[in-house]
Formats: sequence, structure tokens, C-alpha cells
Amino acid sequence: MAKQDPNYWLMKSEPDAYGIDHLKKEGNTLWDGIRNYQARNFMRSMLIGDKAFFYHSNCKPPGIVGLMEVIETGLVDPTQFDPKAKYYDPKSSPDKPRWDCVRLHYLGRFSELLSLESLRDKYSAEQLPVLRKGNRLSILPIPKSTANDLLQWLGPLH
DNA sequence: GCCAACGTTGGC
DNA sequence: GCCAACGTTGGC
Repeated sequence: MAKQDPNYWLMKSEPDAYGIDHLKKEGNTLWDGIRNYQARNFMRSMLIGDKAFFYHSNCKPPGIVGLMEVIETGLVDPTQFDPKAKYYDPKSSPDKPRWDCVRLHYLGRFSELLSLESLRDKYSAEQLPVLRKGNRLSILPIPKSTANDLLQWLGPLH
């Protein structure tokens, strides 16, 4: 049977906290610290082989900078149990963890940042949910047609 | 700094 | 279950 088509996602991170260069250096990373149920549920629906656009948020200019691949799913987020961690959740416990995450592998960066502004010029909020006004979700699905178009537009990875 | 658009919390 | 108050995200 042919390998299933990957699904595509957009995952935000602030470059000061964890940017594409951090990921490039590490090769892969646990996408931990997600404390929003909707974002968590999107992560739960990810499959190995899915691809995710790395989006730099809360910076100038915000936009898509690279591409990642899901290499592990259903992992418990270790930061929820550590009282000293920023993402500690006192309502969670190891026998009943509330937050989980996936592991992502670095595939590459694009030759230039694809800014939010230029994304707005080209796509509607339906084609690219990150464009929805006031959107705060840090993990979003991207329709396959938009994803393919983006990949074509962004060109080869570096 | 401002503010839109949510999500969360807690009183009732 | 309702809702007010508050917190967070993230663009501008």
C-alpha cells in the first residue's frame, strides 16, 4: 500500500525562546509547554510523517521560516511535573498526565522568511487559519492544497 | 503600550 | 450553567 499523504501543520514559537536556529542546532526537539487544550488536541491528532511549518511569532517580522517532520507522537510533556518549570501544572500528575507533546525533526529552513504580511496578500483565513484575526492558537492545521502551494512558493530547503 | 480575541477561574 | 473578572497571545 502506498504511504499515506502527510498532514500539514503550522507551529508557532517565539524566536527568543526557541527559534528555527535552535532546532537546526539540535536536529530535533520535544515540542513541550503547550497549555491550551485545542492546541494539545491538534498535537494528539498528529501522525508520524506529518509535516509542520515553523512559524516565528511575537517578533519582527512574524512569519514562516522552516519545515519540520513529526518523528514521535503521544509523548508525555515532562515540564508539567516540575514545580520549578515555567509550564508546571499542579493539577497534573504522572499517573494522570494532562499534557503531552510530539517530537519534531528539523528538515530545513527556507531561503527567506515568508512574512505574515505577504501571507495575508496571498491567502484567506480559510486557506491559512493563522491569518484569522486575533488568532492565538500556537498549533494549527494547514489544508493540503495550501501546504503544497506554500512549499512551491518557498522553494528548496536549506 | 494598546487592544482584539479568546481561554480560565470562581462565585453564585 | 451563567457570567464577570482576569490572564494570555500576539499583531500592530
